[in-house]
Amino acid sequence: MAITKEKWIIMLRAAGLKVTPIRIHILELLAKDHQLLSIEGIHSSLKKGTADFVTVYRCIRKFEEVGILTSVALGDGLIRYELREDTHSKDSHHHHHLICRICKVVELIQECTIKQIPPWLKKLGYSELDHRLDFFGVCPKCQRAA
Amino acid sequence: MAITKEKWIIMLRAAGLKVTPIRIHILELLAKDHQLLSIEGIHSSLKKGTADFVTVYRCIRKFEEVGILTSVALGDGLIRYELREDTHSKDSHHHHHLICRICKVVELIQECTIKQIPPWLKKLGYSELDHRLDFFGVCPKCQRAA
DNA sequence: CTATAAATGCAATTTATTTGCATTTATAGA
DNA sequence: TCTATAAATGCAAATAAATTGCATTTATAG
Repeated sequence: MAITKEKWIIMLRAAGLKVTPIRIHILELLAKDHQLLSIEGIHSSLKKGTADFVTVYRCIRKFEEVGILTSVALGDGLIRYELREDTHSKDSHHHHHLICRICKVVELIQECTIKQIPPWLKKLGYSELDHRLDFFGVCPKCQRAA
Repeated sequence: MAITKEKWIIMLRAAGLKVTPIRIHILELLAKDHQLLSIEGIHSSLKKGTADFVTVYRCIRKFEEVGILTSVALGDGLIRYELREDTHSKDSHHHHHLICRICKVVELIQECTIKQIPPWLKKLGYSELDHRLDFFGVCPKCQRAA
């Protein structure tokens, strides 16, 4: 645990942000099983009274600004957040998702089919390239329920 | 124009929805350049007074429910919508995006590197499979501005 | 043409997000 | 270790976003 905590501290410092208990908690929460969480989900998962709703909003906004987090929409009107893992570096936990359109369950997919930046993409002159690949479908459980 | 309008009518009917002028307008709007639009963007792009805000909300929700639309988060807290194109059928306008993290400009990418459903994905038993692949980066313009 | 279920607009409500400000906390430098 | 200061936090209040109820209109099956 302490070893990963160290990681968050380095990450926050690198982003020019102060290291606070709340921020560490939020990052630990998101790192756990690479969860996708909404603001509401983050707030309620923190131990009761740990952080004000406003503070969660502000932390998330800041994290997203500096690129620690990315956001996803799963089609229920909520924005969810997850830790951003560098897609084109070897030692990251970069992964994809398989998401059930009905129940929103998320399965992690470790295999990445896009190992390198495609040449046609390089030509466009964008920097700090990254990608996100998600599969959507209806999970076996929801198929049976239908 | 009439020829594409026909397409929306078929699409709405297939989804069990009534065909109304507002719905056609919204679909035409989203089809134009395969735009990504927020609720606010959709409402303001419709000719003034064409539709109430509430109606836009209700249409979008319905469209998403029946799978006509999908939603995307670009990291500014807004949810944007686009027409859903079947990824694994030949005659769709399926495409990917290259999105600037700073200014949110969206470039369409016609090439799809994921031509078929990967075998390991098939094994998981999900139906109605689909995928979404987006690249993120900083566009040349924003690089110069930085 | 008519009946009916769905869609729409408007007003009002509820929920989500942001802002202002006083207080606390992290951290760079003495 | 202590201190100054800039950032982070909590609370109250304000603003904005999304939903609901209901009366009215509209699309469509028969």
